[in-house]
Amino acid sequence: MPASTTPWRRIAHLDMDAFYASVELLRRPELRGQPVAIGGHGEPSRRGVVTTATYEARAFGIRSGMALRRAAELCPQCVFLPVDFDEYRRYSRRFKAAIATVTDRIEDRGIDEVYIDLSAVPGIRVDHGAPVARDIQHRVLQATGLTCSIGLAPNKLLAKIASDLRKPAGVTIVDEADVPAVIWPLPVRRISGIGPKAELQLEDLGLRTIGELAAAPLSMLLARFGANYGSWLHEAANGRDERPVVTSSEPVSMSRETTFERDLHLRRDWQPLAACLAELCREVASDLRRRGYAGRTIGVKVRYDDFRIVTRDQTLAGATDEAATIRRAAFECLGRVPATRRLRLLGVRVAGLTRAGATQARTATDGRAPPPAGAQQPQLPLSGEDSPLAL
DNA sequence: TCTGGGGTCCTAGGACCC
DNA sequence: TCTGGGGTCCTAGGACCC
Repeated sequence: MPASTTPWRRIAHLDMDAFYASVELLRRPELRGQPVAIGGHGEPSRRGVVTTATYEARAFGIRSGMALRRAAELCPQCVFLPVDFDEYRRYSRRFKAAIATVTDRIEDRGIDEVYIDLSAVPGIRVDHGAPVARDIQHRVLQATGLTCSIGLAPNKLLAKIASDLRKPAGVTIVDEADVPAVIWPLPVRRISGIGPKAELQLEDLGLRTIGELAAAPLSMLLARFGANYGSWLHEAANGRDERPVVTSSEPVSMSRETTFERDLHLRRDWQPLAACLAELCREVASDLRRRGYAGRTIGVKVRYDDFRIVTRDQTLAGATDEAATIRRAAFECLGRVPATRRLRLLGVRVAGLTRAGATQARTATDGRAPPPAGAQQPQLPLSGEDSPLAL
């Protein structure tokens, strides 16, 4: 084990400002200045949640994750628009390409944010990176017409918190020395990795701010959260994080799911349910083929009307990207789901992905056939050089 | 008629192997 | 015969993120 003294680093976290809403405003400039919320089908009478709201809409209390109906109650004059992922992906590619003109040390963190490792940029140690950040903001604006906020720090954890401190269009530097004054007063929820459940448990321990968490005895955190999460909480609260910027990764799973307009009964509404499952299987198969993957583990997910989630899955002898094979396995899984309540959501997932290369067997069976050698180690896409144990 | 869709990672128990 | 350990795979659930 090498000692974990990492060299000096300068990490940026770049976050696009109100991304979906800002993209929509490029197409609908007449809506600028008005409260606008993006989500679902763009009709508050139908099921769906707000994904992004303009700053004008946020002033009415509208937040992402809020039911569209509730948002319409808070702000009757709000303009609702449906999500258009294809368009957002186009802009996502554009802003990431603009960043790539500065460095290729970019970690993709979804459609509207990235980490950037600026450690090797000339002069970065002298000026701490603010000029580079302003340059990146300018390039993103030129390429897309959109603004972004950037946090600069010695690691990803602090950079992420920093990017949120001055929005929109801000640049914020947070160094180790700034942690007590700038980070510790913030609520624990600002740490990426502390969600609603952990927040509740911490509150239960009397810990509301990151500073209180940093001062908490490690033994208390270990007892409450276990060795892994407990020690991570302690490190995070003290601003320590050695995770590298990861510039490439392989997908682990692909899935499709849908929420019904009205809840369906597993037996009484079997026809529409079966049709839906078959369609989801076709969509996942088509996603797999388009991106060049096949998977061995097929699963279904249902959400009951009380919001409980149940999953069932099945691992095949070989990887597949065929709709018919996925469908057979998915129906078997659905058959094992208890028909206790109505369903509001149905989903299909394929995991255990391998690149669907030329040698990949297309003849996945659900029988007892030994798995093809190539399908033995789906978890290790980068392990081309290590030979599997002799069969 | 509150509460989307697409992901990742972790945990934990049982099966099975050495 | 009994005890015990490590390691991997499979399955199910859950927290969290964008």
